[in-house]
Amino acid sequence: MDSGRNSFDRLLDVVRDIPAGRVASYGQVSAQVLGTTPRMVGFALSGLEQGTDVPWHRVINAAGRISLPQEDGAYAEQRARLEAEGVEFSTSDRIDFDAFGWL
DNA sequence: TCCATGACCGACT
DNA sequence: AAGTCGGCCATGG
Repeated sequence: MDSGRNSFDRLLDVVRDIPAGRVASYGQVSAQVLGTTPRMVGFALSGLEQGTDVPWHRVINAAGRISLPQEDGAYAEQRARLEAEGVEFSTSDRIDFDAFGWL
């Protein structure tokens, strides 16, 4: 039974399915799991611990921007990981979904 | 047990 | 073209 597998965990599974070099928005991820919302995705990722196997850095907001304050250290880490996978940022720090979007 | 908040999104003005 | 408002589920005090 999947009682141990909440929507919370299913969302993380979807994130795990995002291939390297691609990105998905919170909305795209939540759309893969019925009964979940973009807000839940953000809440799920915020609860992750360091060293998790979930590629949380491949999840960005619908505007194609990293959904974290630039002053936060996690922002730089997320951006560095994405660039390491070949994802490019525009001059306005935006990612083009048409080129790097997963779905 | 109830209330408030959260790494958001879409529609409307 | 940009800013505002409500809604969705799970967690913590």
